[in-house]
Amino acid sequence: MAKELTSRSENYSQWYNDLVIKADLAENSAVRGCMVIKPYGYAIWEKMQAELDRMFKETGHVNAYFPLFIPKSYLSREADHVEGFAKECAVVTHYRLKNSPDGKGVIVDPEARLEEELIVRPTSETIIWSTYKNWIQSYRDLPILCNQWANVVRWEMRTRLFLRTAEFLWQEGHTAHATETEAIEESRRMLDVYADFAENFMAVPVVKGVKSASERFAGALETFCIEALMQDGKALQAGTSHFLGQNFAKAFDVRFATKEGKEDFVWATSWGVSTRLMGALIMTHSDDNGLVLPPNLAPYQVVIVPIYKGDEQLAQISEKARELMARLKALGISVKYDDNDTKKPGWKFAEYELKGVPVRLAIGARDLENGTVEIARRDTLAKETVSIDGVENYIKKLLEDIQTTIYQKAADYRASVTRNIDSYDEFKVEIEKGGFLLCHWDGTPETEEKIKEETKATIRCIPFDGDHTPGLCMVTGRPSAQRVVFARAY
RNA sequence: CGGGGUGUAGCGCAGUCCGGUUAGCGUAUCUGCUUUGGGAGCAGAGGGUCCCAGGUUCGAAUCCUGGUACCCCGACCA
Repeated sequence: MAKELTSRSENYSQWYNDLVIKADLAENSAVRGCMVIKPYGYAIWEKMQAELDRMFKETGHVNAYFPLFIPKSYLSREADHVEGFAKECAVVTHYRLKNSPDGKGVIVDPEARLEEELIVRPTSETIIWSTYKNWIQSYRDLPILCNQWANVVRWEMRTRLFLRTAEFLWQEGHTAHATETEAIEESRRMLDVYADFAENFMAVPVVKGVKSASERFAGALETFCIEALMQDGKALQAGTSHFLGQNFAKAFDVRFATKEGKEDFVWATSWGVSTRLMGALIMTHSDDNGLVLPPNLAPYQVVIVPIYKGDEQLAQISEKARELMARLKALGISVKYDDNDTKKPGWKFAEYELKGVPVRLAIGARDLENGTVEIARRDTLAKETVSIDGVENYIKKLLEDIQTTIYQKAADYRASVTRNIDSYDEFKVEIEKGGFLLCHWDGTPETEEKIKEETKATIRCIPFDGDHTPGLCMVTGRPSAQRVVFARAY
């Protein structure tokens, strides 16, 4: 076995890491904490990008691009914001190198120190709001609904492929509005877009909600989020949408003339999802045989493997395969025909399972004779042999079925590990088992902190949906408006 | 920054304690033949500054000193 994976149940972290590398998604780079996204991994990311971009445009947004470097003084304009990011910033201090006096290599030219250091963006609120100041004078200039696809850098101490890397790819939407109501609506709308994408494209069920004050984005008034649950029972924040109030408008002095002829500060939102979604996708569906990709995001949905002896037979099979490919493509199904002669069929079967291709077709001599094709679905690994005539319609339905089946499987798992917990003693026992624990909380940061200290569990969100019955805090016994979602998180 | 560990072929490792043939195994690669419905078999081949520098010794992957890189656990992670 060339590419044996560790088992999921044995060591989940190692299984995840092995899988990312062996399925050719990504690898660690020579630069500490940075990641190389390999072509297959990038192809999945591109599918995600394409769908998200379409959804952003359908909700009235446009793309733009802002600078990688942020003057240090910009970052410090908003007090909470700089405090939140200061500890993980990469800083540019010089703009030139020169030959080393000892003749070995180059050194940073001490003469070339920048007057003001530049921060490599950890997020772009500050550079964008300094720009928006020039774009906005009147209510007629609003709203501004911009999105940017970019890379950002956060100098994390410890990193993990896709889940937390020093540099990552993402999109960040930054909008400016004339009223508070409109801005809140926008941030909620984009959260809905994220949830829609997660559930209908990634097949990852998510909980929508609002963050507690201590988990809130640095500089935001409210942070809305979608929280997913991984197969090892740990939570993963999959996307966030922030209502920024007038904080950044005030910090960058962005005022506008209202319809009523008065002057007011602009209301803002920002929202983002990153390559971390790749981690969510992998950790939600994959099994010990490798990736399981949802048909809606698979770089190719179907792979055809010929099984043959000799060139003549291959030619006959290839003809059948190409006919079938044309019919599949006509239905909008992406398909790869793997007639690579240097790998054996068994090797290809294992390889495409590792890579998560939703449907695999095999055509051999037997099928030529009987007019059939063998269909194997990745999610259940079930195989069946059916007539090749009209099989394209069957496959189209099968792909839809796989999409809903893997969503349902993930949703069932989540339901099985989500439970109400009412006593803190019970909580301490249950948190070790993983999953979402729905508990009453008195709403104070102190209680939240105590729970985090003692159990490593955090409030993932205060959910919008579900049970809103009031109760008593499991720790302090004080009143609680509704249950909140606790979990250990990535 | 604190604690622990590891640097030997593209990758994964053994050998180091107790110095001694030509440094070995798995896998990958290349060649040939046979194979092809679940990661093929056999035969052969190529591939090494044993992390770096210095020291001890007749002799160092192995012992000593210094350096360095990476990994894990913590601190950090809107």
